[in-house]
Amino acid sequence: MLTSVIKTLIIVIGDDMNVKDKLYKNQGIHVITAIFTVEQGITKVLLVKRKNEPFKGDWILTGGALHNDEDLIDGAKREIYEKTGIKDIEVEQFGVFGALHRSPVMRMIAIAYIGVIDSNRVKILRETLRTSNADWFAIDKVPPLGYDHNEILASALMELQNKIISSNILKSLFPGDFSLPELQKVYEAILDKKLDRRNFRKKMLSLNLIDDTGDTAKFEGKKPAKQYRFKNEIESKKIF
Amino acid sequence: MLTSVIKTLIIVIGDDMNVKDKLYKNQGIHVITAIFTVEQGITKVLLVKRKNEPFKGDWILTGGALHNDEDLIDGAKREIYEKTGIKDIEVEQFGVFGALHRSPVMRMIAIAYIGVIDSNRVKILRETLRTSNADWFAIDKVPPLGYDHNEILASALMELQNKIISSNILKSLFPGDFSLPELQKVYEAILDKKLDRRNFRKKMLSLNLIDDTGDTAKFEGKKPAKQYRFKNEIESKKIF
DNA sequence: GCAAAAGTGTTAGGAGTACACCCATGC
DNA sequence: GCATGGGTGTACTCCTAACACTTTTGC
Repeated sequence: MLTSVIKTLIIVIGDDMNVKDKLYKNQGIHVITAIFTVEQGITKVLLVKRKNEPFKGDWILTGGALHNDEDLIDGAKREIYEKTGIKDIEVEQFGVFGALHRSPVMRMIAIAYIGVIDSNRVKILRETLRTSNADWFAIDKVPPLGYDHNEILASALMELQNKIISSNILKSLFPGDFSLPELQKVYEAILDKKLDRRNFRKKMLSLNLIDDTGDTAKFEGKKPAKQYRFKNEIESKKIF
Repeated sequence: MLTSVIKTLIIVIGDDMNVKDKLYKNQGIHVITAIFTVEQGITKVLLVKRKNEPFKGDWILTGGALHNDEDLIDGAKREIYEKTGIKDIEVEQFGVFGALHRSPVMRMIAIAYIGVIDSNRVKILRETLRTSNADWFAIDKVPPLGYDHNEILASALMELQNKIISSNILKSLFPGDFSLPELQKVYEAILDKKLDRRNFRKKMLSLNLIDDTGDTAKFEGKKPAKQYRFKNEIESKKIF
């Protein structure tokens, strides 16, 4: 133990920052991701139950400590994989949380990410998640979370609203074919307001982001709806 | 030295993050601020010359290592004060830089801030800054900087353009009275494009952010210009 | 045939943009 | 009196928001 500590000290000597100064000691970095989905018009977030102290038994967002050999975003993805088994998820950074005592143990700064998962993957993942103590919570039914994760989640939700009107995060929610009413339902769930069907269609079609597949399929209504899919390369455009 | 190290280890035992695991050791947090001003239509950034290794002799943005007893934003302000003598500056966080080897010595994550200073304070500060090895650089004449600060600065400039069209950062640039042509010049410098005089005036007046002082004063032209000032409480509004 | 959701066009108001002439002052 | 920048109004375009009826299907 002590030899590794001494090695540490040797590595650090020479930096402008003096490791002996306790002003700087024992800082760490959390990478935290709020993973959202929309099912049946309900916006949901993925939470994990903590198995260890601190906050043992509490629900928290997915995340953990950054490793020294990985970039931030890779750390966020690794934590998601380790805690929930989810792979191949795209995440976008949206904030930093560094309040003095956000971790009761040592000084931790949290770099916060947003991810989204389409509802088909939600169904497939449901069993996997159950065994790893993870579950989806409707965003208006989230319990008090460990650490400052309620604060991070509130901020993530605001940011999700911003991102969905100006980025390609949507494509992650609809990797396959979809109808415009379906897409509109997701917008309405996330933005928490009703939109006009005609104006929504007009705007989506005018943005040149989606292709008509020629197919139709039933969604909620009785009349089959035209199917669309996102173009392969979509630019990030402001929608509302 | 060793006793302090042992104390550290004891403090950390019990966290979910095991300090003995070198995956997590020796992480630190930089707080970096890009401080801008506009003088005579030129956007400038404040740089400081490093006195120590690494990057000794290189120019960098103001900043340094976060202390354990301060919030992020306070750390950013403290670093500004220590490195340049500037007090009473408002800063806004805009990004995170965490590439693996951005510091050659140990794993450092940088939390990046933007600040602005009005040109009157620039004049007052000029001597102070000189003695502390700090100077203003026109943004198109910035030398290669230490660390990843060129990257941070490029990102800060983009963010400055976003902020100036949607936030009250302007008030920091014009704490006192100003004329609309003066204000317009600053916009044009930061956004790097010409604006129409009539439309600019129309928009600024319609936003209800500024008051007519009733005074006039000369700026660049021969005809005295009406003076305005920002209202005490201004909301963050989108301008362009 | 009727309930339920999908599809479609038009119009009015607001915001943005483009543009030209007169005004006050210094020299 | 003329050069320099400051101040003002109008018209066109585009985007947004509001709004109602017809179509397809399941039952």
